Amino acid sequence: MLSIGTLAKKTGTKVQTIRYYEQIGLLPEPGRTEGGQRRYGDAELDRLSFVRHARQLGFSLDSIRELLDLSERPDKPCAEADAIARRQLRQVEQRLARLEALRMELERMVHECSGGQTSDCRVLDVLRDHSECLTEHEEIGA
Amino acid sequence: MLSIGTLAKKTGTKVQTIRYYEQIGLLPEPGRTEGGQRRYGDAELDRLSFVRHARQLGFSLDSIRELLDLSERPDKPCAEADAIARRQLRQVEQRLARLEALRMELERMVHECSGGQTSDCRVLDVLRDHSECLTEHEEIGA
DNA sequence: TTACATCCTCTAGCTGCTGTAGATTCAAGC
DNA sequence: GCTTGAATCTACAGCAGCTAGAGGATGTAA
Repeated sequence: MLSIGTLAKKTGTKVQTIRYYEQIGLLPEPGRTEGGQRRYGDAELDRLSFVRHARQLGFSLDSIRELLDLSERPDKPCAEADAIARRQLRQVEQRLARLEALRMELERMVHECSGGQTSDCRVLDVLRDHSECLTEHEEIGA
Repeated sequence: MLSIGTLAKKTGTKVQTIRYYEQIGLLPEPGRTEGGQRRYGDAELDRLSFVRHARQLGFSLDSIRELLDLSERPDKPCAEADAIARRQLRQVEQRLARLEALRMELERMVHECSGGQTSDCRVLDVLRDHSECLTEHEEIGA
C-alpha cells in the first residue's frame, strides 16, 4: 500500500494534485489508515499514470474522464476513443498553425528592430498597427 | 466619444474584458457621463488596440504592461522592448517544439488504431503505457 | 413617453492546478 | 515506550485571463 507521497513520486504528480483529482471525481476515494491517511494500491497507480500521461499529451480533464470510462468497457467499439484522440490531434494541429504564424510575426518584429530608440522601435510599431502584420493571427491564446 | 460597447466592437474585445483591463490597471479610468457611463477617446482606442494586438501575439498581460510603459518613453533605448519580444519569441518556439512532439505522438496513436474493440485500442494502450511513446513530452500544458 | 438596448456594479465561475496554515499521524531510531 | 521530524490531514485562498449572470440604472430613437 502506497502513501499519497509515494504515489506522487511514482507518477510525477504533486500531492495536492492527487487530492484535487479525487475531489473532482477523476480518481476514486481510496482506503484510509485508522488515522485517516490515504492508502493506494496498484489499480490507483495505473489510473493516475493514465491520467498523467494523457495530460502530458494535452488532453483536457473532461476528455480524460471519457477515455477512462471507455477503457473500463473493453467490449465497446474503439471508435469513441479514436474520435477523442482525433479531436485532440486536430486541436494540436490548429494550435501549431497559429503558433507558427505568431512565431513568424515575432521573428520579423525582432529582426527589424534596429536597436535604436523606443521612438522608432519596430516592435512597438507593429504592436500599435495591426496592418503591418503579414498574417492574421486573430486567435488569442494557446 | 465612444461608449464601452462601441469601443468593444471596434477593437474586437468583450465589454467585460475592457472593464477587467481597467480594474487591473491596464487601461486608465475613463471619463464618465453624468449618469456614470464610461466614455472613451482616441487615446484609449489606441491603447486598447495595442493591448489586444499584443494579446493576439501571445504576450502576457504583465509583458504588455511593460511594453505600454516603454512605448510612452520615446527617448528610451529600444533594447528593453526588443528583449521582451525576444523572450516571447523564445517561449513561442519552445511551445512549438513541444506541440510538434505531441502532434507526432497523437498521430501515431490515431493511425495505429485498427477500429476494433476498446480492448485492443492503441489509443488507450499508449495512454496506459508511457514506454510505448517515441518522444518524451514530459511537459504538460500549452 | 415609452420601449428597449445598452450600461452599471458586484459576485461567482471557468481550467488545472498550487500554496498556505494549523493540526494530526506515521515511522524510524534510541 | 518515547521522541522527533517528516509526511499527512482539511480547508481555503490564489494564479491567468477572462466570462457570465443578477438586478438595477441610463441613454436614445420613434
